Amino acid sequence: MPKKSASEKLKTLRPSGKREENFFELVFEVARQIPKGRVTSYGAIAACLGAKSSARMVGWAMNGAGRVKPAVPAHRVVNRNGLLTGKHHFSPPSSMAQQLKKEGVKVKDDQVVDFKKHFWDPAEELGF
DNA sequence: ACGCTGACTATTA
DNA sequence: CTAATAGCCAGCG
Repeated sequence: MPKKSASEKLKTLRPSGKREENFFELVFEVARQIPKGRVTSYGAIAACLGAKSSARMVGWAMNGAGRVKPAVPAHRVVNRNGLLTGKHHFSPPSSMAQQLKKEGVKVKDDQVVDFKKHFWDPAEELGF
């Protein structure tokens, strides 16, 4: 385990200091378009924004998902394997899988069942 | 100012 | 099949 969570606080993300807010906004916007019962990946969103190589930034943007309004359904965003890698950022972490299950997405062992089937492609839905 | 870490992904061995 | 490596960009010590 790392010595310490890099941005365990991350409370000072950018509440007032606007910077790459545009990128964040785009990520949030796309994430909000995810229909209930569907999931997508960081890379898919990143690719849709033209930053396919910056999937990490999408994940980082999700850090502000709970602080913006309307709230962003970050629980519908998982990694390329359908694994709930971000569940540790929820409170409680199990709430992520719980919410997904509640929406009709089967989750087993922190992994989305039939991920490919539930996959929601932003580029496709947005008209790309 | 420099270096490390991180909610990722794709490629190579 | 799994493991390791590189690329990516922003925030924090």
